[in-house]
Amino acid sequence: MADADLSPPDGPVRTITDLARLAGVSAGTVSRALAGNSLVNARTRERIQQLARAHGFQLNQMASNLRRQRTGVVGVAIPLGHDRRQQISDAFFMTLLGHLADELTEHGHDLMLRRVIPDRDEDWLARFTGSGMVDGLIVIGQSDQFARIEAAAAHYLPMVVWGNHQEGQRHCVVGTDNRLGGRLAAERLLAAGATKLAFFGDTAPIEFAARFAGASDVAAQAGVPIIACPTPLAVDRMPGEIARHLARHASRIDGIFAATDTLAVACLKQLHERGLAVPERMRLVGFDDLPVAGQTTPPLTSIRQDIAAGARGLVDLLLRRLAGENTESLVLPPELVVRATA
Amino acid sequence: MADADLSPPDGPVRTITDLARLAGVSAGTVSRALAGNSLVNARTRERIQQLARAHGFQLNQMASNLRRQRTGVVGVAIPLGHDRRQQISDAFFMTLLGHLADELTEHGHDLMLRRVIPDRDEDWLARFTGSGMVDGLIVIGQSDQFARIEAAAAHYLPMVVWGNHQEGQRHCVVGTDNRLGGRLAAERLLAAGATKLAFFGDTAPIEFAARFAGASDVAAQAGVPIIACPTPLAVDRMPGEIARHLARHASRIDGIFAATDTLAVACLKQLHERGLAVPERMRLVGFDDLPVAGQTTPPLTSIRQDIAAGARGLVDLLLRRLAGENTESLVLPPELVVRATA
DNA sequence: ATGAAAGCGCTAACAG
DNA sequence: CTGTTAGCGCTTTCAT
Repeated sequence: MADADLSPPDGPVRTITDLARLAGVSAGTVSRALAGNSLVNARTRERIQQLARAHGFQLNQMASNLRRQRTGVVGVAIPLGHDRRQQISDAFFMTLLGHLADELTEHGHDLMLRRVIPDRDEDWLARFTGSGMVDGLIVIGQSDQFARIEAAAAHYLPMVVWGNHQEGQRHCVVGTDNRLGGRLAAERLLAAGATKLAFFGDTAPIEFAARFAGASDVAAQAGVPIIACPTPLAVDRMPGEIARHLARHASRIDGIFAATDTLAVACLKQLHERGLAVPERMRLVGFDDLPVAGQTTPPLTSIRQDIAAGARGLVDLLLRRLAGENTESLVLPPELVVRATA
Repeated sequence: MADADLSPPDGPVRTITDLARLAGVSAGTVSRALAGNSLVNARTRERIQQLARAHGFQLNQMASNLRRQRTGVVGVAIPLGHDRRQQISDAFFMTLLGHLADELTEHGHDLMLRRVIPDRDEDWLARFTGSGMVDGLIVIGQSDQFARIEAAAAHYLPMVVWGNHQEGQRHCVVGTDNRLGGRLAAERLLAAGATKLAFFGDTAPIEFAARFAGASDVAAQAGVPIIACPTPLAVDRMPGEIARHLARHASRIDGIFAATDTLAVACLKQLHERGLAVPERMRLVGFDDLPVAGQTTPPLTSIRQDIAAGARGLVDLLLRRLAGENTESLVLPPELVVRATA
């Protein structure tokens, strides 16, 4: 009767119960053994883990998560506002995402990425936080969703947002001091000899608005004019818009503050084509200090955002919120990196 | 006795059962109503959906998934081989990821992103596919994991890989014909007057090896020398290595094929600094045709990979595999984009 | 058209 | 130290 199992076709071992039968113990014991629980006899634990490995057994996370009421997954939402397609392919956001993946992996969390189009889906936030699929949420970019995020923050603690900090806001945000960054940019342009400034970029997104505001502060203080040249981030439309602005305003400006390096690089090209020498005839400062900034000719002066530090901050704060702490926002200092364009 | 519910403090309605009690029906009915099941009376269905909306009710996906044995989530794994940190921040991979997110969202799937370090975790693949957390898997880049991926493909159907196609391989792959791309690059260099070639890039990754092989084919056929200059992709080490190679070989070459545009841009800068005119003294062709290619001075000639088409292909094939079909691989044609560097 | 009941695969008391 | 038991929140037969 007692037929020893020489382990011929045992059939696939998919569940913890299969494994239990094979090991001649109960499912509970297997669960404990696999979790490395010290309450289980060291030898049986080792035996079970051996068996699991031999059969390539993998715990069903779905079931485990449901039972334990936690998932080990952090949601990352990228809301796409007006500018749609652009944001996500923007080098800055992508780099931030890469660092986030690093950090979260490091802390044993998976990352569930979701692009959301707010005007098409009113409660993208509730859908994510209420799904039970994620323990917490990181939102990359406020886009035009400031109000909705504020509202969600009232009930939902484990959420951290990359973006701009507003006086008295409720949601926890990590981001660069954009206004200060704008100031640094304008100051540099003036120091490099500029006397008539222009800002290239969309001023609707709150981050860009702050950069423009900072530059305007400095310009006003110095009694220097600054004109806003609205420029989309979409790669295909960017060069045309820049060309148009330059055709109209080039004669009246000698210093450009570009809202992002991507824009600055495009400006550089247009300036070159129009024969406007940089920095002699036209000074140029970008924002972000992407890797490309060091590669252009001439190399681009830019305002550096420490993306890695930003990612670390986002994850650190989120983890603390997951632990119940009501954390403060984190504002990172921008840094002027002087190269050759201003 | 029959106290009507004027809905005072009903307490939070978190589960389908809460909702059922509120609606005065059974949980089963609520489940059907929320699923839009036509078997439920149209009026009660509407009433329940109303109630759900009013209370901001969200279905617990975890439980739903467990029961239905599907998740609506597609895993995306990025294996980091030797070059570690680099791959993920590489503009090409990031762009591909962005398009993937687009496509998957479009088809109603979420995306679970996981960076894996194969040498640190032997069964990263099994851990992902067996977790029950994802319905299928997209692997971005074969890195040095060709064998492991082949092995997994034997048991696991719903997996598609971005990378290079090998004769007779088992796993389903989507990627550019790198060898052909290499050929196009070399042919262009020769057509532009080059007579002594160099390849800049790491030849260990299988994709790059194929690019080099293609270029070598052409060089051999034309009786022209080509030397391999191993160059890491890491941003910090790249310029130094390029400078070293140029110092050693610049006099003996007049055409460079760079394995990626990122590398090509760095080359351009180094060439400029050494006073080597492009394309007069040195022709240069990149690979990928990233947005930056159009922005350099002079604009970069490059071999275009259609990233959006690649993402569409990956998702399309994966969906068909999820439906049980055993799909063929998809090889995309590269395209020479002539600008000014060759 | 709806309710009752069984269970997806796992974990965590609670007993022994 | 280990087995038994009761669910996590949902979906889906099977009855009615």
